[in-house]
Amino acid sequence: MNINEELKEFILHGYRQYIPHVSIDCAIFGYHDRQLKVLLIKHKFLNGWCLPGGYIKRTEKLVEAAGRNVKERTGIEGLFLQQFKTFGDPNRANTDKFDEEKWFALTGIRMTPDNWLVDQTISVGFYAITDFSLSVPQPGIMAEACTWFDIHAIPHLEFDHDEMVKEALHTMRVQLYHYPIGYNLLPEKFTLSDIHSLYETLLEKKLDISNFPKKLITLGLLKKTTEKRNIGAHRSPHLYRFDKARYDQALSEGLVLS
Amino acid sequence: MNINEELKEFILHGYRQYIPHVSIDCAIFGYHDRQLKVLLIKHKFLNGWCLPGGYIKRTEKLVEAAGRNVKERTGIEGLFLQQFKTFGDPNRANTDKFDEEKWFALTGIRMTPDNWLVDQTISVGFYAITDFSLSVPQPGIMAEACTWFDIHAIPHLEFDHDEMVKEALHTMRVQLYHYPIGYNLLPEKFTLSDIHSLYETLLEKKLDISNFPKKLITLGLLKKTTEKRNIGAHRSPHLYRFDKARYDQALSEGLVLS
DNA sequence: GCATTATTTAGTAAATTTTACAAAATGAAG
DNA sequence: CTTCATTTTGTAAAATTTACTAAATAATGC
Repeated sequence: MNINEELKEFILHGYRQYIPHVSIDCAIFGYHDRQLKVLLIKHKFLNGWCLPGGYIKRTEKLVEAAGRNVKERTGIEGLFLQQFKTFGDPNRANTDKFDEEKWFALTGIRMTPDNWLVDQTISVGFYAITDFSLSVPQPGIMAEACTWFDIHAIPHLEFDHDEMVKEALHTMRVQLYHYPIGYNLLPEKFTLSDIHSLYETLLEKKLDISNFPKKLITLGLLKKTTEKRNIGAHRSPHLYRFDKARYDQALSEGLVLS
Repeated sequence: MNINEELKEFILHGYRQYIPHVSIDCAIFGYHDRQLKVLLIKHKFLNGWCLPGGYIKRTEKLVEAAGRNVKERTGIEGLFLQQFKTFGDPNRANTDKFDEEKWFALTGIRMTPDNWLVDQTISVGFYAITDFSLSVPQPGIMAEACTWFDIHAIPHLEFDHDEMVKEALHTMRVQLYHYPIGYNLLPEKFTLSDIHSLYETLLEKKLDISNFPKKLITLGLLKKTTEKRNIGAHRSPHLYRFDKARYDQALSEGLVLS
């Protein structure tokens, strides 16, 4: 089956493999060099941007469907993925940007009202965080673009995806205070400055340069290694690593950062 | 259309009015007199207990579907309803308790594999809290029982509802620390003792009798009224009420109880 | 009336945590 | 071997939490 055949099969009979009426959407936040971005895609048949997402295979758990989507768009596997909210307002899919001609040009199929893709869909929102410099954004066959947007320069999004981004960002920031985040975002060994600027970037908030790392160390989350990093004409900072046992415990039990 | 006709219509053509493959389930917590309970139902055709739930009308928002279910089972409207998680594991609906003969006796319809009710379903979990003494549990036509169970004496539940209750309880307790709860659970005017024991019951945890109310007052959440309640041979406690503006602000912005 | 009593409130001191800031340590560069 | 930017430790003040004491109070029973 070539790609075109596969696409036709999906459009006409996708409901055999995927659950109709339910999708997942992913707000993938990208961090690098004190910048915070979000990954958006532009479908070939929709004249507007939206969050990457897709249907759920009948054999998949929700988070696995989200992980598959994240991997397809970024090439990255094993990210911290968190369900944040499910969206189901009756009018959430309203868009005037669907271009029937572009759809036909792409698929060779006229969309009919009885097609399984047309009906009302509830969507489960997940967010993820990654280092965007490690990603290789892939539009895939349905999209013409897949791009990182600065968090402050997000265009108006299709469907209810504006609200999704807002909710995802809110949940992510609340959870930053209650769960350790960084295991997938920082190299195995990193400096206190690295993790400090990671949190400052994600929260868009100043955190005391002296007290913040102290807190992490007091909580037992970080362990000092014997190595140092040479950063030029200054004092070389120690390298730290997460105490995995303590980190996982904090993930399941929660903690309180201030 | 009589009730039986309506039921048949639902089974055979419900997908016209309801969205297939998606449902909501409600963990309705009941509080009264320092007891914490949860409302369970026993379907006529399932030999086990489970959470009340149902399908979503095509015209409804998710929370409206949950509210409709809560009202149908308890008679109470306008409860604080909170989405806590969506469940979609492929094997979540596994049960050996479905009794085909009881189903046929109830509905007069043989369940066929192509029926819209049979296929895999994703369920959006909501929790609610109410004063169970104000409720009038209604089994409805599908269930033979609808009963409050003490939180420590919950039977094993069908499907993945054991996990749902656990998650709902966890979310409820986390949110108790971050949002004010009580507006729907206490009469308009109540004593500091009332709200103190409400929180102790929901959290199953001792809260200092002197410091806890002080915190609520300091946060501006409570306002003292001029009235007092006569409780017998003791000092009469003042009646308080929520400062609605401050309460709503705390609901949207969050707060921190310790 | 008036002492008794159980409970509600207010008060406060100690303990702890957070915050803000100062100063010392460090290591490369000139 | 001094300078410098940055990391790291130290610490004092401020704020909050916690634990406990004591005062206020209102009905009751004598």
